[in-house]
Amino acid sequence: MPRPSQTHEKREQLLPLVAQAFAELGYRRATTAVLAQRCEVRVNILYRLWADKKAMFIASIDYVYEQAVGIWREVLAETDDDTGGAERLLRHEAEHYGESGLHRIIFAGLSETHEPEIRQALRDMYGRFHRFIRGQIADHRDGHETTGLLGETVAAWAIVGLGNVANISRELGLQTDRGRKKMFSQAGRLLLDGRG
Amino acid sequence: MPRPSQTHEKREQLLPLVAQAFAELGYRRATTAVLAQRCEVRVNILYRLWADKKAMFIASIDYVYEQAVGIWREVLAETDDDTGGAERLLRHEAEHYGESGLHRIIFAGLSETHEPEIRQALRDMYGRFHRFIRGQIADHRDGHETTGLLGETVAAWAIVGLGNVANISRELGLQTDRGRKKMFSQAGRLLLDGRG
DNA sequence: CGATATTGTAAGTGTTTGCTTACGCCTCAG
DNA sequence: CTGAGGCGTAAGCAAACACTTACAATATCG
Repeated sequence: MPRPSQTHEKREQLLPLVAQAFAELGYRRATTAVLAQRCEVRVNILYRLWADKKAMFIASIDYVYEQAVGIWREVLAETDDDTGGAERLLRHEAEHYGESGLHRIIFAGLSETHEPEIRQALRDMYGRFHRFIRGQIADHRDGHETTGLLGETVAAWAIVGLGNVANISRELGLQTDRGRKKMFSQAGRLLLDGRG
Repeated sequence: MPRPSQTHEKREQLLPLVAQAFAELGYRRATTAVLAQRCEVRVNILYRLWADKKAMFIASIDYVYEQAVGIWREVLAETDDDTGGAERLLRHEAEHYGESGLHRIIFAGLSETHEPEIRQALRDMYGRFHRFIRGQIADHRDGHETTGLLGETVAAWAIVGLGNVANISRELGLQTDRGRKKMFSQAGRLLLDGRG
């Protein structure tokens, strides 16, 4: 009998490194050679774990999203009677924005590939992302007066937009860290419950 | 004496086609071969007009931005006593969002290249973009009560964010046209003057 | 005309990149 | 032990790409 395959474990071991490379470099610049180098293996080993580069990227999309959501759930789990979960999330993003690499991978997938499968993966992930935020807004508003407020769906999209612009401005150095924090907290608050 | 060079005219003639190709396809997919084909010339003719592909892209960034601003100025120039300029702009974008290709070219430049010169061009352009919107917000609020409203800088970034998310959702088919229109008008209005 | 620079056409070059093949070593159940 | 499969290493292929070179045709203006 042959030795048992460790494909699954190896995949789990290398995926964080692969995802990190895609988030940092984008799709094209993360060449298979670079991916392999970062994983400290040879290219063809990656090809034994995934069918092609496209599959590596799709796995990375899911991985990065799950990582981000994991952190958000931790923030939500912190017991804090003063501030609600949604507010804590906003504050957390204002401080740690961009660290997950989520938006970088979205941008890369959107503009560097036109592969139907990648677009579908992005669509799915973005849908979950939006649903998560909308759920937080709903929880936040639960029991409060909501007349005159933005609909939850609209508010969730607008908050995702804040994240996008924060990402771009960070990458280009358009805002100071202070400015970006201010934008997140003030505009986020306004969208969340109508208070400037 | 030789015949006079028509380089300048030719550049102006081909730039719209080149920019259109970059906006549609992104940076890499708009290969020099494709660009030439769309211009109905041979590749090396493009290289007589611009030093390299990078220069073609930078010229396209400026061109697309100028085109977009030109349209916005037309919208602003329409005499309409009922609604202010900023409101008309928001409504216009809600209807015609994405047609200019501005955001597509920004995304392409951001995630497909790491060239310092391209990033600088994007930085400059984004700065002008933000300044333009901030100016419109200032005009809109001029003479009105502004206590309790978002600062102009923050509001302008948040509105740019609306544009970003509208672009992504359009590209992935995440929102209906109706939903996107609603998002633009409602969230835009809220950011503009605090009214839901 | 005629000298001269511009324009159009065509073929090619060197590099990068995704992906494959070939092959020998190692591991572990029977 | 043994041998069937997993594993690591290395070399290389075909395609795509940005960019170049060579050259003939053409238009301008003294």
